[in-house]
Amino acid sequence: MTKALYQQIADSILEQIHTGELQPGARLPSEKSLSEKHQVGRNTIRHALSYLAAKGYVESVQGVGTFVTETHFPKTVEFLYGFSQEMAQRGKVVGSRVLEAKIVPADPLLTRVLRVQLGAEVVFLNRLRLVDGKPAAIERAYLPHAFCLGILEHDFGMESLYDVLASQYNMKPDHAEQEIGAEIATPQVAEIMGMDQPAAVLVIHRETRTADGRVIEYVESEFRADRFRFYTNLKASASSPTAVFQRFPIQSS
Amino acid sequence: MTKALYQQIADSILEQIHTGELQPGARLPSEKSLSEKHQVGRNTIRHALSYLAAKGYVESVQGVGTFVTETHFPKTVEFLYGFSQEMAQRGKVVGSRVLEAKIVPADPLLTRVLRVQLGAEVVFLNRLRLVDGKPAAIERAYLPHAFCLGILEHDFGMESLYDVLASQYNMKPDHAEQEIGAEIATPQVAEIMGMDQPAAVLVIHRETRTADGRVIEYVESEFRADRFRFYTNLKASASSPTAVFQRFPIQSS
DNA sequence: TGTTCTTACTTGTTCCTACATGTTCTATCA
DNA sequence: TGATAGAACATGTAGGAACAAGTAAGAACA
Repeated sequence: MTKALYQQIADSILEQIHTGELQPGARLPSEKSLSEKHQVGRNTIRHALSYLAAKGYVESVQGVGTFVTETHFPKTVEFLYGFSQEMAQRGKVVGSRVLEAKIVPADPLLTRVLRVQLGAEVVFLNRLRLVDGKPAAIERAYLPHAFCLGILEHDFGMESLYDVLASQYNMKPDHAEQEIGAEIATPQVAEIMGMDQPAAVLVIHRETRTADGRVIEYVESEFRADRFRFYTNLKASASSPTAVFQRFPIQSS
Repeated sequence: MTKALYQQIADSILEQIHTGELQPGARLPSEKSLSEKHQVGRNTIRHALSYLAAKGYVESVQGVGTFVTETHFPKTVEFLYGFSQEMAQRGKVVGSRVLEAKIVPADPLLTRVLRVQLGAEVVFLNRLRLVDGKPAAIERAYLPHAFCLGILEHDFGMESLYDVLASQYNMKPDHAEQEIGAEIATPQVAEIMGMDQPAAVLVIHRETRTADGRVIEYVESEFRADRFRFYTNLKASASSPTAVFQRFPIQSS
């Protein structure tokens, strides 16, 4: 089962972009010459280029040519597995180093978020996320222990938490609510991630749910803001007030 | 200058989705029957459907058909008018104070983003966004002057830029791409917003487009991170690699 | 009645053609 | 030498054809 031609061509162009053979801002050969080079129809080239354009790697200007984008403007809906997949797509190796893994009692915040009793056992998994071996984010995950007894016997430096939840505990993460903020990195965070202070971090809070709506995980994380951004598409408001992507003021701390 | 056929067909399908005539999960007519109905080639139908699929409104299953997405189950989509609407929904008064408004020549960044020539006239509108009279964000908007001659005669401390664009220039903002990052506030930003340093700000870059895809505005803004966060919903990845909400590394600055 | 096979239908891929629209370059003219 | 017009080139739109791959429904068989 061989890949479609347009996909093969898109992949090879993407390879050139990733190896630096095609620099940001560089102009790709014309559709006609790509068509001749690859011995395919112009349609197939256009299909490949449309694919790459949709992903934000290139953009075409009528009458001028097609160019590698200066900055990557990918499209936006985040997926729960998005971080690992995105990195893999870019040929980057994602890893984790477990900083701490233990059972802690639920404090009032965890009680509220995880819907457990005050003092109930909660799994605490503190990981440093690495991209190509370099610190990218710190992630602290809290899970109701009652749902996943024995989970800390797994090594989450080697295994994906979500994969284990799904395969060993029949708790497949389905959707989540996420909050994006920004903070000055604490000295501990700055040190772990090798950032000079003062440094800004993107702060993420996330409640992960199974398909039936049960909260199975609460996550707090800090991403290096000097290396990561979030991208999203916006649309003009329909009459529907069900905006799902919202901003609202929090209490000043 | 009339719209491309495929765009007209996409628009009419979108209209059906918005009016509820096509409900989430509903199956669209086959490509063949759409082709006959609209008296166009199948290619044109496919182009329209690809456009809608890329935007997430529909998805096609080979051999089965094309379906309206269970949309927006979570709409991880922000609305362009979201900030004002959200604040109003919470009974807060949103206002603007114009810090600066002038015509500037397009530099290489604006040239690229706004698709204008180097040195071309660009409207520069620098505003402080207020919530209940308190500074919330600083927003610098850039618009190709050729599209909106005379726009600076409006007082954007009193009027909405988007309303003016729509009503006076027939340029209705339709969708946008947005990037969310975090930075340490510059001394100027911190002072204007009354923040003690060092302070983190959420940094937004946005390209606003009309329905036909023309970029009409490029915006850079800083939001007080101590008062604002962004909320979004996430879902588990489908097999589709067209992830819409992605994070990726930028060059370290 | 349940299972399997066949057929009709549907989307996906690839190629070709023609024309439209936009940009850049070159030649000519003032 | 600078301005203008035309030619060449490049992407965008639209139509058509043929075949591949996948699904669902109906028919045939056990």
